[in-house]
Amino acid sequence: MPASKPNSDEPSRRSRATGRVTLADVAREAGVSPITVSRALRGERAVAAELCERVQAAATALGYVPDPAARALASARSSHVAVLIPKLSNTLFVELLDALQRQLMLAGYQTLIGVTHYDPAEEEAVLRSFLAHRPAGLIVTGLDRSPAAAALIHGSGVPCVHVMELASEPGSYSVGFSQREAGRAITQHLLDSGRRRVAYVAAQLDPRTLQRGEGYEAAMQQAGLAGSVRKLLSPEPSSMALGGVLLEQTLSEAPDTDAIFFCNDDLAQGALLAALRLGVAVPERVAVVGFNNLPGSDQMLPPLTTVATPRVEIGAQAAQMLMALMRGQAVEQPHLDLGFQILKRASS
Amino acid sequence: MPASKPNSDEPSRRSRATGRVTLADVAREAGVSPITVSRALRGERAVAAELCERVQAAATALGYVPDPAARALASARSSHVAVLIPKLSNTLFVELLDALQRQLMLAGYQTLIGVTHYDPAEEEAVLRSFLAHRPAGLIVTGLDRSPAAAALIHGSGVPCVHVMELASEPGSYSVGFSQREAGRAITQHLLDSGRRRVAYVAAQLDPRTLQRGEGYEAAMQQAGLAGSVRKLLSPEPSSMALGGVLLEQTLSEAPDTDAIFFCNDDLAQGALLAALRLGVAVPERVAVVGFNNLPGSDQMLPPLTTVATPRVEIGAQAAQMLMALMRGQAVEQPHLDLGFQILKRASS
DNA sequence: CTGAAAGCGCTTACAG
DNA sequence: CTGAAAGCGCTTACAG
Repeated sequence: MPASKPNSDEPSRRSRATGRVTLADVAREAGVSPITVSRALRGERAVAAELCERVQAAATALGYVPDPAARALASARSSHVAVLIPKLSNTLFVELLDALQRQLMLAGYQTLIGVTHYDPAEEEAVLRSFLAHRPAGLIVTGLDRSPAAAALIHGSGVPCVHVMELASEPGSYSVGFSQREAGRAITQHLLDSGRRRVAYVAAQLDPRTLQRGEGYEAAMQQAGLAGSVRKLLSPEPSSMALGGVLLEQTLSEAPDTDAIFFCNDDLAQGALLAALRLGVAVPERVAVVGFNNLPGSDQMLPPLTTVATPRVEIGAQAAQMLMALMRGQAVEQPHLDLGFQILKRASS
Repeated sequence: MPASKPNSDEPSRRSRATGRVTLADVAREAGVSPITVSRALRGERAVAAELCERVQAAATALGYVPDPAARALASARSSHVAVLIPKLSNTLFVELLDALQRQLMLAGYQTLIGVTHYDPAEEEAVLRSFLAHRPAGLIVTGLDRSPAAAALIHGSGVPCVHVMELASEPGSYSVGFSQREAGRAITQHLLDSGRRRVAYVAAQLDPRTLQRGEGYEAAMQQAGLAGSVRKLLSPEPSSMALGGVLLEQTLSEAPDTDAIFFCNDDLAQGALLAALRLGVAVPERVAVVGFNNLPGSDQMLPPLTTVATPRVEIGAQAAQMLMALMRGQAVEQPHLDLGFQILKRASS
């Protein structure tokens, strides 16, 4: 009985007690020191098995839930993982996010989502605000960003994994696939099926979209079709409606086009529907292929040939890699290529 | 000069300093006390204008960024707002989330996203984990939840706004529209255009989907068509592919069906594409309408008649309402009906 | 309008 | 393997 606490039922006048069950409460219940409780609950260092059990029992009995704020303040590291993606309107990123978040939440991390709208200044602002929360880890989309944003990341010392593209510098980490190679492969698929006047039609024009375009050009060049390279690049955001517009534009500017590679499935889906509306025969007059295998592509008329990209796997693996880094473990494969797959359907 | 700090350049051996610029640094720079800096920066209480400026200048000069963890620990309230949504695969919720997050971030709140997968147990678990973070506010989808989840929310004392549906109990807050009334209105639209054998086809079967079905039944009953009520309810998750399957099933079970009201646009889009594939004339043989006006519905063949739902406005208004509650302000309209709109297109 | 003191609930760094 | 002390960076509750 602590004699110094004459009446513990009566809160002191200056009390700011929150009514929470704290580590100290658990310690008292278990008859050990608070530090031991802290260690037992985190599984840190060796705590005698018997004590461990007593602590667990006490924590459960009291319904103890650790306070993340106190933990963050004391350890200078929060349980947050900040995730930066360009846009929520692209199903691709939503699926990536969903996979990331699922893994991270299981391991007790909270996901903080930052949407950059493909804007370097916005990315920088979001990054600055997130870093103030001292996240335990960081996931960012792609490799290209402003020098200031890159410096913020590097200077923070927060473990960071890049997704969707593959980096190569030592000391950096990435999980993705070669956008360029995927663009090359789907173009090659069109060439293999006899198409010659292949166009590349893209919107948004983010780095990955441009890399796919490079792959397209490489395939054309390798096939001796450098002269037939046709690119229609629109800076507007990608959408089904825009896909229809760009199909019409392509066919009016270059009526002999016999295949179109759209940089994203939403454009291709819109193009397929526009073709139906306009009476353009797909794939007879023009083959159409997309990228990403988004929901609905298999339902189109005809079903859309596309590149299946492993964003769910990317999310899961990136989460695993980041968790290893946050635990201070070494990552044997810092740049993880998860590949892609050509999904041949009836539109090509 | 504090004589008790003989050599402030040399960190003590027990130092845990993080290298951060702290309130105390700003206070020293501005020549005021830390409390004054705290108040000036938060705009709390009246701080002399001149001091305020000095503090601001010092903070800017030093690049001071408040530590959210310290703030949360001291004030027992974080800058997080937890948002609970059923699924990320429904574009509806992604758009809602985007709108919410945009507003909240502008006001300095961080959004914590919890996906419940329409599972009460999962909702409860997510809630429990989020509440440990002492969020400043809470946004939850719909009104139905387990008693335990409801008790968690209520017991936490955290301000909470319900979205997508309209509550009525005093002391609760909601922003949405009447799902039932919207279901009734779109059914009435079909009846008004001469359809009689109208079916309601739904998936997922969450509360809002069932409410739309009630509206459908009410309209049928009022038209004296209670005997013609046809409901096809699938517990599977909603998708375009399922929409095609359910269309076929409806037409094979009740070939004289002259209109179908799908509970969500993805189902209706899939049905429209299946109809095209099967040679079912829409709207001649069967009219098709959807719900939510999702991306792509205007691109269908024929374009899909649907109910436009104001999720972006709901997100924005819910954020505003929650921010008022978090500031302790009174909300004059605790249940905000944002309505809906019938979007008549060619599929009906 | 401003401040000195205490405290929020944890973990780190040392010591044994 | 365990613990007493200090401290993380703020804000609350008083007092003036």
